[in-house]
Amino acid sequence: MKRTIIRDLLKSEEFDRTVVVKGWIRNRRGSKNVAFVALNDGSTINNVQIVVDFEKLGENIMDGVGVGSSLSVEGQLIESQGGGQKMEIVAEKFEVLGIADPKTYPLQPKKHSLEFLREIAHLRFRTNTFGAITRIRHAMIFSVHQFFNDRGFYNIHTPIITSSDAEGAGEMFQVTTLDLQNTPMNEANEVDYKSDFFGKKTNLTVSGQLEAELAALAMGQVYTFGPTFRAENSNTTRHLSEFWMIEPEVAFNDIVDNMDLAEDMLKYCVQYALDNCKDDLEFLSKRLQEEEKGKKEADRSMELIEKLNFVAQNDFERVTYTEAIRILKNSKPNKKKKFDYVIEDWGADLQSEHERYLVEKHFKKPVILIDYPANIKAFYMKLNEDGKTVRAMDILFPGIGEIVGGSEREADLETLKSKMAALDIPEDEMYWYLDTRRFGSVPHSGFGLGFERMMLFVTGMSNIRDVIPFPRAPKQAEF
RNA sequence: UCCUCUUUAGCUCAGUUGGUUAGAGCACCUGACUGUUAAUCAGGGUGUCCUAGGUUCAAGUCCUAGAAGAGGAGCCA
Repeated sequence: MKRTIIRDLLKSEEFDRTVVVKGWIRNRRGSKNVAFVALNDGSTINNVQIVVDFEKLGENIMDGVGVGSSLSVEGQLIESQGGGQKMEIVAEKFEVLGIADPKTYPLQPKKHSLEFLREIAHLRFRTNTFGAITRIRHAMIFSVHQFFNDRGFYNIHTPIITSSDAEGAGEMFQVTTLDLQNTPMNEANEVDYKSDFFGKKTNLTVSGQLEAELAALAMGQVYTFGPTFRAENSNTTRHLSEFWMIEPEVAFNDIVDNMDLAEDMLKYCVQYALDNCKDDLEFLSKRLQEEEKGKKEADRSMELIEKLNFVAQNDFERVTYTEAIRILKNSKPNKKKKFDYVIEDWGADLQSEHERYLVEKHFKKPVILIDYPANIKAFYMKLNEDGKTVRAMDILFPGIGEIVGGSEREADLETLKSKMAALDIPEDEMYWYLDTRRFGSVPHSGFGLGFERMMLFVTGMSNIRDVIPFPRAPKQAEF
């Protein structure tokens, strides 16, 4: 008989029929004659209760079969005789597929710390929390593709290995097949990359943007959704060395179109989670409230589902950098010098504390900041008519900070070339990028959205290492 | 990379001014119980007190160095 997925079974109203379920034991209770097993197969956060009658199946049938053991059970699906669940399966055939030795199996039916679970990331899928996160992560991936597909975007696979080191998005991981014990050197006593695999120095990508621009300037609307690698020594709750980034790039879009696209997309994905991940979100919401019980009421976060609804239904605040500086200069913490970095003049880079103030205290909603000073932003961003600001946009989310960074791109060849020259970016290595401005250049815009940062927001988790299955961070490449 | 904190049983944590045999809850083991809901009840402690030095009659506790983890900052998505 074919197994029924537990998610489908729990939706069923058809009782008094034989079913087969397979899964892992989450908990077991019972007495001398009967045991109750909570079985989970990953399809849903909910377990199905198996009733094991020892008289019928043999009194030793569950010896040593504890939490974590895997089962195949055939039996009658009936309305539950006890409270607490709608239905249960009275086991008729009970097969243990694999024992989990209770002496060494590290998971218990109780709360484990997230730090401990990070150390056993290979097993943490088996917890309610990580099961929920994993299902939501899938739904979010799916919603991203659906959003863009519905709007006629093409998904572009940009290269993971790149030779350009001009992207300026941080430290890179080098990719090489050279013998590090015996590195070949040239006459100038430099590493001889001519003998390396690609014949030149190569790295893992820090962004697919430049290549996405190439595609956008022919295909119109494109997006990438791939792994991204940054070799920064970042030890924070919102940085990973390996993360997934979504980078749409759209020909003919100006900065306002770009903001509209990013806001629509974030709202779409959040709404998708609300519509499709109800059970998991409810679990995570309860978990979060439980965790914050010890906090003062003022420090507690908004209830998760309420927070997601709020973001999905309300417009983001759109503010220029200049206006943000004005707000910050006049703010209480700035006047009372409560900020570590007091805002004095136009041109200052915004610190996390300033972004948090704007989002969490002043506007109390997601904020899109635009028109930053040119000198604190990347070379490819379009210069405004004022000659001193660029059409950059950062989207700041409560509790997370920057979730999106993007801009209208500089479409004018000469302006772009002079900015590259000022930053010592070699023109000849970037000829392919500049060619798009040489041949039929058009205004275009795009942004990068940190997928795991969106996951933090949607799940309400606070450490980015808990929303990716196998986190990569400095000194952390286990599993 | 910088600042702060933490590291004691499988897990979560307590351990007083340095003092004799290191504690609790859960898990686990043994037993009881005719249907449990984190089942309950009775009994059982399973330990490199992160590592290496040092101070002291005596160190889980104090000092130095290191490691790992957490939170914050920077870099950013």
